[in-house]
Formats: sequence, structure tokens, C-alpha cells
Amino acid sequence: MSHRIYKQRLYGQFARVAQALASERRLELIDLLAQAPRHVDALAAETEMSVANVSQHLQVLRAANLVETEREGTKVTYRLAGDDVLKLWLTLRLVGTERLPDIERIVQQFAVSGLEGATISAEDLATQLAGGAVTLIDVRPSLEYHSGHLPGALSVPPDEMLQRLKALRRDRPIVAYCRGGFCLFADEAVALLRGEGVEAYRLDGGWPEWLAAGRAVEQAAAAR
Amino acid sequence: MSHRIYKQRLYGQFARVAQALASERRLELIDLLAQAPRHVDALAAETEMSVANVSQHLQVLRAANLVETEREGTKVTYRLAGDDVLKLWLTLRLVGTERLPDIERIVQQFAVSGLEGATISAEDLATQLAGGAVTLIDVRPSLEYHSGHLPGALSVPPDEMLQRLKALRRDRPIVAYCRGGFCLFADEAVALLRGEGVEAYRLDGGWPEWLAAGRAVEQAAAAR
DNA sequence: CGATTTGTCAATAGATATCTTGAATAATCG
DNA sequence: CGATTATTCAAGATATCTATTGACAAATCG
Repeated sequence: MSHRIYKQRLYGQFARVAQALASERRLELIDLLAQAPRHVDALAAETEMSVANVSQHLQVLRAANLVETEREGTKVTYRLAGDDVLKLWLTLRLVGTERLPDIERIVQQFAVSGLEGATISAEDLATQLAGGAVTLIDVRPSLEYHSGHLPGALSVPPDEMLQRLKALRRDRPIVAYCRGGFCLFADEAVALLRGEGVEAYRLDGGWPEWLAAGRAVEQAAAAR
Repeated sequence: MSHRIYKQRLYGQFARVAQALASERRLELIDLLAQAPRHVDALAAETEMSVANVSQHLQVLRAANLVETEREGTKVTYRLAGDDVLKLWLTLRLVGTERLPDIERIVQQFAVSGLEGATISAEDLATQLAGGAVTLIDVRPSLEYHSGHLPGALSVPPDEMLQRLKALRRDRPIVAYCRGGFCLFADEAVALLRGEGVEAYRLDGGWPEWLAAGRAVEQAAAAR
């Protein structure tokens, strides 16, 4: 039956995409690439994998056209192939969060405590930013900040967090954001600031969620 | 490093969801369940798999909490666990469609010809329905129609298509829809009608897309 | 109750995927 | 040009996934 063959081939193709996502390691790579394009060795360092292994996983992602490459001298930059890939990753995360109770458990276990109610929605932040009455800080490694960040955000890389937080003006609320809902950098910054009596909040979500929502950003010229 | 363990566990969980989707067969099951809840034997018949094999695949989906079960006498009904699962499947399909050129090729190869411009968007259809000036037909198996359908749609099951199409009033446009963008039933109906000079269109998308968009539907009471 | 229907489970062989190791390539630099 | 850096490729051991087979369990029916 021809309908059967048609379906088999179609589902086979969609399964290719799912298979590319079906690895802990590759999801970590996608999550990093959702923050900023990167070289292979940077991905290897960040994920604590061997370069060869990272390269192989990247080949799998590229075979499914989920990532693109660009050669720059001896280095190769990998980036997500498009907004749709980012959206797929965020949707996968959403389903995991809703369906797998283990995720909530893991988050609880590692959560920074004492941050109840210290969250601000993207919508509210957008309004606040328009008013110009908050300080917005990007608590991600500076490579990611420089690739793109929320409008007006100051860079506070995690490895310099202590000094940089001290240098901030504290006469108005501070909002921190990082890599996304499961990233702890912003929580740590907010906890530090609150510990010193500063009014601080973390953005609900992070850079990828803001980007996927189509909100305004300051972005480095993409070398496409 | 504790951050590393946290990440590993989290990505491991998300990978569970992706792994559940990473099978041609399981995607076909999900696509069927996106139309209507079903018994195991019905899924086996529709997919031409053995009951044991279907059951095993369903266990995999259930282990990821993507589907739910309910016992009714000797039979067990499976259904998608929630709207988020439907959304994930549609997003996966979208990415496949945008990223894998093979999919376009397969569709071309099996497409019903002569239907250029015979498509109507969900938005336009909603407007037309409000005006009451079109006949809407649901070209899916009647089990799916009875589980839920677009408001005012008439059932024209594929296996009775020829007779049922003849019985339709032809003094106003006819819009057909089926299981979704890749389903051919609606195309076949539209081709038949157009061949007889009737003004006919197919809905862009199908039941799952309409449902996911949050539009009005007529739905059987879900036994939840 | 025993027989039937429906679905699940367990075991297995074959196919795929993963990670490591070490070699091969491609661009750059001195 | 040879040496260096960054990445990819190939091979192989290990683990995981798949479909089939046949046995098992749960509810119903006569």
C-alpha cells in the first residue's frame, strides 16, 4: 500500500530529528549554542568532553541540519541552524518540565534558597526597561554576552561576579538573567545582592526564552 | 563540581523525552493519538505492527509520561498526556519540514496533483465558518471524527468518500480537512470535487493544528 | 468455573549508538 | 617548507534499542 510507504518515509524523517536530540550530551551542546555560537574546543571545554567526542556529536546534529558551521582559519564555528531549532529545544524542555517529576526534584535539590517571589516576568521586565528604572545584569560568560544580550544589560560574568556586583549602583532594583530557567547563575547573583539588602530579582527564563519570544535584543552581527 | 552533576541530571531527563520520540514507529503512534485516543489493537491495526510491538512502544511513551492509559474492561485506551505533547510533536514536525529537504521531496512524490491554490488558512476558515457560507467536511476515519472535530463539520470517512461526497450540497464552497499537513485524505477529496467542477479547498493543517491553535472545537467528553 | 479476548512481560538475536584511541586533514605561522 | 593548531575521521569494544516469539495476566462471557 502506497500510503504506508509514504507514512513510513515521513515518520522516518521526523525521527531523524528526534534521534539527533536523543542524547544528554547533544542537548547540552544545543543549550550552549542557544546562548552563542562557539568553536569546537570551547564546547569541549565547557562540557568537559573530549574534542573528538564533541566533534562526533556535532556531526550528528549537523547531519540533521540542526546546526550550521563556518570555518574561520583553523577554527570552526558552530551555531544553531535557526529559530525553529531553538523553539524545539525550548518546547522539549517544557514538556520535560511538565511531564517528568524527576526534573522538579533535581531543581529543588540544587536550588538557591531564599528566593521566593524574587522573580520577574519577561513582560514586566520589558515594561520596566522602557521606564529605565532598573539595572539589568547579564550573568553569563562574557563570550555569550558579547554574542547578544538584552537591551541595556551590563555584563557580570560568573567568574567575576563578586567584584562586579559590588560596583553596581544600588539605588534602584537590579534584575539578573542568565542562560534560562534551569541556569543557576542569576539565582546566585540575586541571593548575593539580597543578602546585602539590595532589591534584586531574577528574570523568569533567560536569554533563549527572551529571544524566542521575539523581544528586542542587542546582537552582534551574525557572520552568516 | 556540583554544577556539572546538576546539568548532567537535567539534560539526562530532557533526553528521556527526546529518546521516547526517537522512533519512526512511536512518532506514528503519537500522530494517531493526536487524532483520537485509541485501544492498543486499533493502533496495531492502523500501523500494521504486531500488538506486542505496539504495546512495547507504548510502554516507552508511557515511561516518559507522554501518554496516559485507562482501562475499560479488557481493553486499554491510550491518549496523549496533554496539549504540551501535541505541541512538541507539531514543533518537531515543523523543524523537520524546515530542515530536512528529504521531507519536501517525499511530499512532492506522493502529492495529489492539480491542487495549487486550493488551500485555505485556519484564520480564513474560522471567518467563513462564522458566516456560515461553507460546507466543512472531516475526511478522517469516523472514530477520529467522533472523538472530536471542527465545529459544524460533516463526517466523510475515507473508506466511504465517493458516496458521501456525492451526497453533499454543491451550491456553496466545500472545505475539507484531515489529520494534518502531511495527510492526503483531504487532498483526495478536494481533487475529486474539483474534478466535478465543485469549488473545494483543503484546510492548511488539520485537526491537531486546529486544536493546538486553541480554536473552537466540538469534542466528545474526555473520559478523564 | 473454563474459555476467550486483550494487553503486557521476558528473552533473544540483530541492529545502532556511544566513547575512546590514534591517525588523517586543513589552515596558519615562523 | 616543516611545525603547530584545530578539527575530523576510522576502528573497535561496550552498551542500548528493536522486533519477534511465546508465555503470562486481567477482565469478561457463556
